[in-house]
Amino acid sequence: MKTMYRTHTCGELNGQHVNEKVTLCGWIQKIRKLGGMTFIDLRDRYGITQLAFNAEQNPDLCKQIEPFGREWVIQVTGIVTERYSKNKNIPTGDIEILVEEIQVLNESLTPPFTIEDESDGGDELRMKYRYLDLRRNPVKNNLMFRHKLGIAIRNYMNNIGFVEIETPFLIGSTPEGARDFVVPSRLTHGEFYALPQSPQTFKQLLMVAGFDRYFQIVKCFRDEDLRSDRQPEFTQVDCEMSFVTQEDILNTFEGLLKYIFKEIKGIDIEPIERITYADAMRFYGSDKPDARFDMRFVELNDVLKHRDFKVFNEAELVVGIVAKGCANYTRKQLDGLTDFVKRPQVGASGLVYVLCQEDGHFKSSVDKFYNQEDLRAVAEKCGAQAGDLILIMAGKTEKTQKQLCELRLEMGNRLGLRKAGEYKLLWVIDFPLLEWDEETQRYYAKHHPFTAPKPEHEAILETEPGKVNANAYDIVINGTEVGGGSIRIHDKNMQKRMFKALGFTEEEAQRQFGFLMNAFQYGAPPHGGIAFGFDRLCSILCDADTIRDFIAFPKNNSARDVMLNIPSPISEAQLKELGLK
RNA sequence: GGUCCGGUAGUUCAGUUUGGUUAGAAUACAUGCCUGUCACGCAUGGGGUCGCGAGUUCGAGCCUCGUCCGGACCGCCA
Repeated sequence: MKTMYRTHTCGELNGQHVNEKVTLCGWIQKIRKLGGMTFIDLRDRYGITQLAFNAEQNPDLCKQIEPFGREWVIQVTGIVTERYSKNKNIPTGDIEILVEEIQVLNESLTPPFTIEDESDGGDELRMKYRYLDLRRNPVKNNLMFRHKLGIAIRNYMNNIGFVEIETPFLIGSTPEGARDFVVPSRLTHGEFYALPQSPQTFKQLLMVAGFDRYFQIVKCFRDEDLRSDRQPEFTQVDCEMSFVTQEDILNTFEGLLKYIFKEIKGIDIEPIERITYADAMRFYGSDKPDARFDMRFVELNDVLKHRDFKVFNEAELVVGIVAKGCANYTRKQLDGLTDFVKRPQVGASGLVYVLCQEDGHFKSSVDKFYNQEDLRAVAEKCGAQAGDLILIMAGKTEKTQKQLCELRLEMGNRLGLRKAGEYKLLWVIDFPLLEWDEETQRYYAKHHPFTAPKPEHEAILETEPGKVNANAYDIVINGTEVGGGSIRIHDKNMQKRMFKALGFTEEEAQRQFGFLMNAFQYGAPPHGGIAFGFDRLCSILCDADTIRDFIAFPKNNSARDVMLNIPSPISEAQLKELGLK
């Protein structure tokens, strides 16, 4: 009858424990047989401790460990001994266990890849055996990091009076926003639940209920295609407050971010700069600019549209960026940049360059159309100096901004301006309330349909919907949107007007969101909030380029779990029971 | 829905440019030697449906077409 499995973990023994009798449990990381001596590295989540076996002193034990292999689970009892030759690389490197007794708790097959920091396993294989992958330090540390971040957030939010409240996962489907995951109802055939894309309406109802500071670290679900930073189920830090202005919210969560960076990374971040959506688009061509480097857009319509160059003359926008010190780019490099913007993913038809040469002359790909004076005017407007390279694109405003944004980021990469370990946070504010969609010929909510128009724009909601701005904001870190929120509508009539602007009939609005508008009739306080992408926050804080590394059991590119091999069919009986057959 | 890249030993990859004898390396695994290793070392050995299917050819890992799987991206993600 076993009374105790272990007295210590594999990460805690050191010189102070010498001569103590200890019992350890763990996995065999590595066996090194040197003839008379055998060493086993025993691993658990806390570290590695070396076990030593001497054939002369203890031949029976050495015989017993003969068949042992990697990843077997064993329990050993022995004496902590100072090492003959110490290992400075690990915390337990001063000691080893002189084993007296050993017991196999479980054998293991040879794992399909090495359980080491630099594993030989590929992504797919590691996902298929994720439980083995999770034994590796890098992945384990990522999950530990996630845990730490979660604790930090909960501590901070608790300290400033936020209450964590759970909201349901089985809710109703709504047409707005992302595609819903749906769950068939067994009790009412032909009817469905949906999994929440976010707890949006529930947190608003909690405001009506008087929980004026709510938060929740919560799973959300969206049935859309995946990316390295997008999973069908992901985690949000969802927050909402009552009786607050946008200013209150930005300040409150700037405090949270400041705390996180200090607590988790030991970094004191600068006060977070703010930029309007309009300026973000104008200067960076993106609503989530990487502000670690400047390289702002300069509009060049007025200095480049007076000559005979059709491409510019017919363009809605002619816009350039300055790449400092790149005037020495070779023809090959310039062609490389042109190829970059011509890739289907960027989709530009071309790229114009102006080299500001050291001797004061300008050389461009449009010398046929523009003289030195013209090009000097361009350089002046861009603030380019001798030695700089100006890159210019032209076309429809939105498309061109997007394309130049891609080029700007690419140049940032090439010039090493997007440094890992450097963090630039940015509030993007004053988002438009609505966005026109050509395909369906209607307005969509840019943020979501519960976002309030700016009070000064309320009057033109019906007449000029496209010009209405909202007190909506995103928090952007190094070019990644890690959170967003808004001041919400808390008035039934305003909410009705909003649904109307989105093309809902009154019946549709009532059927889908009647519960919310009803609630607004019972003293809904003014409120607003924000939600952070928890997985993204983890990956950004660790300079990782994928959120998968921070999720214990993520889905692959096709939304499959290759370990469980799901999604998978269900039985005829189940289908029948759910009324799907 | 689209574009691009990849699929060869348990694993990570080379080999495909220019089709040609028995498809290699590293690592992992097994066996032997080795008393201070900690990326131990040395020696030996086993291990291959070259993703799958069709086609071209005297001959296909290599060329063509299709298909499946994986990855990155565009569309999509209020």
